[in-house]
Amino acid sequence: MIQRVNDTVTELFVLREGRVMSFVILPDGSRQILRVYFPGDFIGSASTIYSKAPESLVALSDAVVCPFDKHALRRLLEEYPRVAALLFLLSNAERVSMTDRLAALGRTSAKARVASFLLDMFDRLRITDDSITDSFDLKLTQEEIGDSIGLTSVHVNRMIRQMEQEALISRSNGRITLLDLARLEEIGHYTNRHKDMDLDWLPVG
Amino acid sequence: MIQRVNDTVTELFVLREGRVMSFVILPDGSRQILRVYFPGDFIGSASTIYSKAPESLVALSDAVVCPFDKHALRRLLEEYPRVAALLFLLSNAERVSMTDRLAALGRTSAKARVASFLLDMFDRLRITDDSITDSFDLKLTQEEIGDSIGLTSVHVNRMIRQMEQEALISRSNGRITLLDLARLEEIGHYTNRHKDMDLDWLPVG
DNA sequence: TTGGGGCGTTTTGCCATCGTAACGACAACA
DNA sequence: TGTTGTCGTTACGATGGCAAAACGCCCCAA
Repeated sequence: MIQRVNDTVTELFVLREGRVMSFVILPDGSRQILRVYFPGDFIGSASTIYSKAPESLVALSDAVVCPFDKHALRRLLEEYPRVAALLFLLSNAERVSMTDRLAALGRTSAKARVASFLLDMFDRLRITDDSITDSFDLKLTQEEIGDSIGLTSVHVNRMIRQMEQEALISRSNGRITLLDLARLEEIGHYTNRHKDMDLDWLPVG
Repeated sequence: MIQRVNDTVTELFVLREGRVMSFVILPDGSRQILRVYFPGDFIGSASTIYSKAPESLVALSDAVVCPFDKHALRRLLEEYPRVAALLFLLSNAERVSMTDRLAALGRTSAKARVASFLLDMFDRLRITDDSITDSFDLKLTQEEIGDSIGLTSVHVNRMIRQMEQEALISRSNGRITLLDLARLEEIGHYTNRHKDMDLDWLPVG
């Protein structure tokens, strides 16, 4: 557990190794996972505006994070405009990815959500891990998947087994292989946001 | 219509008057409204990273927007670190507000979503309009509300009438009055994110 | 003044999707 | 051997979607 809701926060993190997730717990005990973070991700920008954390952070596995003080941001922004711009972009990229999931939760079926979730995890992992071609180790329980996309673990299981039967994916001891990317993208109404970014206008240095 | 999905974008906007919404249309024709913007809001930051717009923008009423070129951001960030920091924060604030809605769509009932949606609109409108005490003019159709929180207009109607019967809200010609804020907040699991921001660490000037 | 037409709201009946609860199988671990 | 956690599976039922129609209201034209 890295951070709890309502903790006073003075630090942000960069994730070096492992996996971390951010989430909230609702009064009835149910959990909504807001985002799963992979190595290289910048964590906790939500707390830049609030002195009390609006979301909790826990490591999903052994993880290494580099904390740095929130007040150090100030000097960073003052002295390195390019870094400031990059942080701004990163935050916007996360915002867009969040709107995709919002649309998924609001307007698509359980199957579409599972498909797009798997594709998104797949594409994000591939950014930093070239060894991934079509199969990957999600390291999430079906309950965690459900809490990410607004389903129960039971229904996630239904969908996964169904997609396995239809030869869209296959599994062996926790490892998932995406067998038919084209159909998965169609089912999940998925668009890859992790390419085609436009960074030309950034300040240099 | 200010901007369409996949339009090439070179401009961002500040909303001066009126209301604007951002949304996406899914392949099956259904719509997910991503955010409703009010005067003073900064619009289109999603397109800072993408050369093609990931979302559409339309005015919900007559509106006045101030466009400025995306490339002007560069100079802004280089010369005014405080502005850069504020943009960064704004973006993070929007991100947090989006996570709240994500949790609502993923894990709460239709009634809770309507309640929290109304409260959020209420609190956001009050930031810039001091004349609002307990009633406000939403200027959204029930279908638009539904498309914001992942419900059909029919079901939004059911919930609104139910809440009216329970004396939680009342309506007269499009104007909504929140009669019992405390219970609405409880039903909607709502926390006001528009106060208690921590801006102390910002660069000056 | 009357009679459309359009838009948003209200209402209804039906039913699919998805949640709830519960239990068994299995593996990892103490 | 008990314990704990994850996955698999089922029966049942509620939430909320879908389709369709009527209603109220405003605007406009005849």
